Amino acid sequence: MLDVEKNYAGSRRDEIIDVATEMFLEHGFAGTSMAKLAEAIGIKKASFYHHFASKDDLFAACVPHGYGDALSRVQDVIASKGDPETKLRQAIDILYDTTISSPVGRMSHLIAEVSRTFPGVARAFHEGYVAKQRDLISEIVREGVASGTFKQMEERLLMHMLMGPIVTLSLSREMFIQFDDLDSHFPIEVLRDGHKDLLAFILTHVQKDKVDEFR
Amino acid sequence: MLDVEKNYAGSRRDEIIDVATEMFLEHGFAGTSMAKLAEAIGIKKASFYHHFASKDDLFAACVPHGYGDALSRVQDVIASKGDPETKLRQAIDILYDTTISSPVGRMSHLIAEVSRTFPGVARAFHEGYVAKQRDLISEIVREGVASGTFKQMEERLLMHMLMGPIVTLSLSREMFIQFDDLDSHFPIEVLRDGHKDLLAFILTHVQKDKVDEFR
DNA sequence: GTCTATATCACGATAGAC
DNA sequence: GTCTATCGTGATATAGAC
Repeated sequence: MLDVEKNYAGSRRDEIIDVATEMFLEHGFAGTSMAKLAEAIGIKKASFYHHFASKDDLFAACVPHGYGDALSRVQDVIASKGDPETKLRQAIDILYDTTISSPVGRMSHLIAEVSRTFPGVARAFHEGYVAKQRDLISEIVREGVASGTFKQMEERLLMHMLMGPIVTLSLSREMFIQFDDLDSHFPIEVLRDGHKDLLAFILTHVQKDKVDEFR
Repeated sequence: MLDVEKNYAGSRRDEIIDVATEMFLEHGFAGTSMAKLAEAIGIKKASFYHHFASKDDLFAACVPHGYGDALSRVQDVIASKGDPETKLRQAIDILYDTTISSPVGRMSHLIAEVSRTFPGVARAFHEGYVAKQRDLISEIVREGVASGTFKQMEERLLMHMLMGPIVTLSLSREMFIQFDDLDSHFPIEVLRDGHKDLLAFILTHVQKDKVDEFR
């Protein structure tokens, strides 16, 4: 069962999306030419236009690639047994993994790159991924609030404190990928575990009006 | 003293940097052509090459544009009178402002865009801005630890929790700039103030070994 | 320092045979 | 579905007069 080459089962379209996603991440949208892309796949670039109408069209197809997996992994956590804090910690582990290591999370700066000339992609990304992931996290926290484990917290502030550090860590690692000491500047495990502990502490101990006391 | 047009005092180079920075932010690196840039400045594109050797060269000159101001504003806070928590809150206000509203903070996804083909820019950005801003924040927190106001906290985790939400907020606002309800999805003041309160709470109450209790 | 004019080239996309 | 061949465009950059 050791297939180094993926088996695309006759679906050249899927193969193109896989290869293109990698190349977009590696070289950016403008930096990925149809010629180099075709070469990487092993077809002539004219053949490509049989599968996609344009380069924009291809990019729009690459962005949702991986949504499903990233969302269903968090859904699995929700469906599992366990107390809310354990579920939240598991969800955060998944978010670190998908945001830093899988295409769907690493696409952020590409979407920002094309958002001005190609606004539909950003909207699709928000509706198809960002909003859904937010709803899943909120569900876990609501469960915790209902059971008395967590204090109430404004949804947008929760996402700000939860996704903020993760997305920035992913962006930083893309931006400074050339650093040979990248892992010592931006260590995934250390930051992830510290982040989890602090979030759990906040959610279990800080009440909205209690925070204001310390102003 | 009402000059709508800036006075560049004979320095066309500075004028080019100002206009180019705006255009890079608006249209991305690849999306900004020398022709359109020249047109916006009011010269022919050939004339541009008298001031910069290449487009890369120009971009490299645009990135540090604004470092000084963003850093010196935090330095002013450090030099001012006030308790560490007040200073930290003031510094965070400045970081929200500069990261979201000024070019130096909004450049992140552009630097990520060009980092593969143009690695020098990312390194310069890290040394010239990221590391220095980190040192300034650390100085404030160290002051607080010395005076007993703050608990000790690992520097990288501190920056993860402090800069992470801010940078992601800035990136999100760039990415979803087309949304007409952008401010209700990503409200600056609400998130900033909540973030400040939570960070202050963490720094004044959470001890490293105390966090571990809640695992 | 700015101009006109141009070199050179890579890009996205298309036409039409097989 | 893939190919060869090519179109048209717009890009960075240069040459050389003023």
